[in-house]
Amino acid sequence: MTTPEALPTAFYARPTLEVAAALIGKRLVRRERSGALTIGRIVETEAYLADDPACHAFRGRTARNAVMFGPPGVAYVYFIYGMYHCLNAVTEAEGVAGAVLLRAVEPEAGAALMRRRRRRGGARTLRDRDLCSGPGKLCQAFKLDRRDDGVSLTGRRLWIADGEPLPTERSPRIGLKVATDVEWRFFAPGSPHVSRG
DNA sequence: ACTACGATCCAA
DNA sequence: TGGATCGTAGTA
Repeated sequence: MTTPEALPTAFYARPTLEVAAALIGKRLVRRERSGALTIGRIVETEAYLADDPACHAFRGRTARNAVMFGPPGVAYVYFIYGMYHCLNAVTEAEGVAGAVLLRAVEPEAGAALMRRRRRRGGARTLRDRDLCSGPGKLCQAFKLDRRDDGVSLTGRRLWIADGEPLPTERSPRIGLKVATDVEWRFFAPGSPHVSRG
């Protein structure tokens, strides 16, 4: 089976809001050393900017957020709530903090494998649309954790490939207590795979 | 050293 | 709606 080709680094070396919108419809691809493949169509993203109080990099560089200040086209993966991980794509020029949180994808390949990983992660009842409909769920389904922090998104294990554009709408971001006024969440309206309609 | 909390998820 | 669960960051 031929696998879709990675988007170039230049795709990410742009304003974060542009990248967040452009990622809707693209494909997240994960290939294990074993050859196991999981692919999902991106249906929900959020932008996090350097001068944004909700952004991990807002108060400057730390050990956790260091990757956000590095070159674009790299995965920023962090641990949250003592149990989950979240995957971001680093944006902007090197030295400028910025990232796009991948909040939800629609499974396209490897759904059975995703289901096993999600069960291992604690999920009991699992509908198809619950496999990757949230940032923590997505990381379970794609087996992503802090080992993937700083890994290239144009590599041979993990990458984002092109995809047909999808109708896109925007809304305030989810789960925040600050900066709730800006609409920096992008999603494919009507998709059953988004974390919220 | 101590403390509070978070870009979440699940079951009730 | 509340509990799980712990690394991170801010404060002392």
